Amino acid sequence: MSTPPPTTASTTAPPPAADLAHDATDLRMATFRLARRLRAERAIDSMSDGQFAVLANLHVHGPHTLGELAERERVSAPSMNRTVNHLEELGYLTRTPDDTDRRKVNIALTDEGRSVVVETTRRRDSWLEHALEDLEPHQRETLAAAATIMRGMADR
Amino acid sequence: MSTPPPTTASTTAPPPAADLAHDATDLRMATFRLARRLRAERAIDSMSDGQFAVLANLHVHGPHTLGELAERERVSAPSMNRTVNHLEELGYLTRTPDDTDRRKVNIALTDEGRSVVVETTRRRDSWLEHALEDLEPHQRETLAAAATIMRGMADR
DNA sequence: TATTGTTATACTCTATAACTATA
DNA sequence: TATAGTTATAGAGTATAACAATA
Repeated sequence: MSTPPPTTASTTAPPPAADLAHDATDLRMATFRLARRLRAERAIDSMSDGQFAVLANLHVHGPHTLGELAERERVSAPSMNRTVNHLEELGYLTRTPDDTDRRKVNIALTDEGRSVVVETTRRRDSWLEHALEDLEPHQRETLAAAATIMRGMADR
Repeated sequence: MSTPPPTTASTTAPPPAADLAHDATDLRMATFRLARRLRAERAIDSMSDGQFAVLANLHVHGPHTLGELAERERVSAPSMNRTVNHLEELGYLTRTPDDTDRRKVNIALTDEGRSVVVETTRRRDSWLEHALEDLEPHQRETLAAAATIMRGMADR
């Protein structure tokens, strides 16, 4: 079990034994920094993170109602409505009234919206791939394992 | 444009052997989700991420000029100026003209601003600590190692 | 009456362009 | 002339409150 620590540790390599607080701080900073760096990679500069998040949600999870989108992005319904309006004007998604419940609207990606998601995603993944290429195999394995754990944490 | 690989990440886990693309996608999603979850934890609900980022920068790296802050946060100088104005009105930082170059202003945290940083940071770390507690030791070790690698990637 | 979406209103954050003060 | 900061202006994203349409 006692695998030697990835000795690439540059400056600080304290015994990680029970130092939860240190680990938490370290992971927080690392997560924020990497997320920020990744976010800078985008297909359309004029598209905000919030806009892209909506398109990405529709891409991954299929059509949503307005309320579902708002809840998923944890913003208010009016705020989401505004964002959806904008994306609709840009031609990235469509609104169609729900057949069974006329109060609802089904929001779905257009082909153009889908291509924005695909292209932006590819840019970010491409940046990440290049970064991963520069790592040693055991570091990549560490990151792959970490990704699974992190997703589990975020969903808790 | 070459045809993109079928990035339709299917639900089942593929062999991670040399699948850089898959690892990249996975790490991207995990990083964004965890960052988003962490960002929701804050000491003052009315404080935006951008505002907090400025305070955090001053806390970690000491006083900055306006231009330095704008560059560090990758926003325009007028945008940073506005944010700094607001934070100054709230009493979280101070502006003082530079002695040697009167065009510059030195922006520094007040005690109150520092406490906002400390408290928000503590909330986020606390959330993370609880999440880490629910993991197995080897998972925590993986995350600790991953944090170091991720920071290195973000700084590349 | 409850739910879903939308509009009204207001505030923050963002940008570019133009301006002031200093080097 | 160049640089640092600020102001002017405009657009996008956020929220709460109020409203309309539908269930």
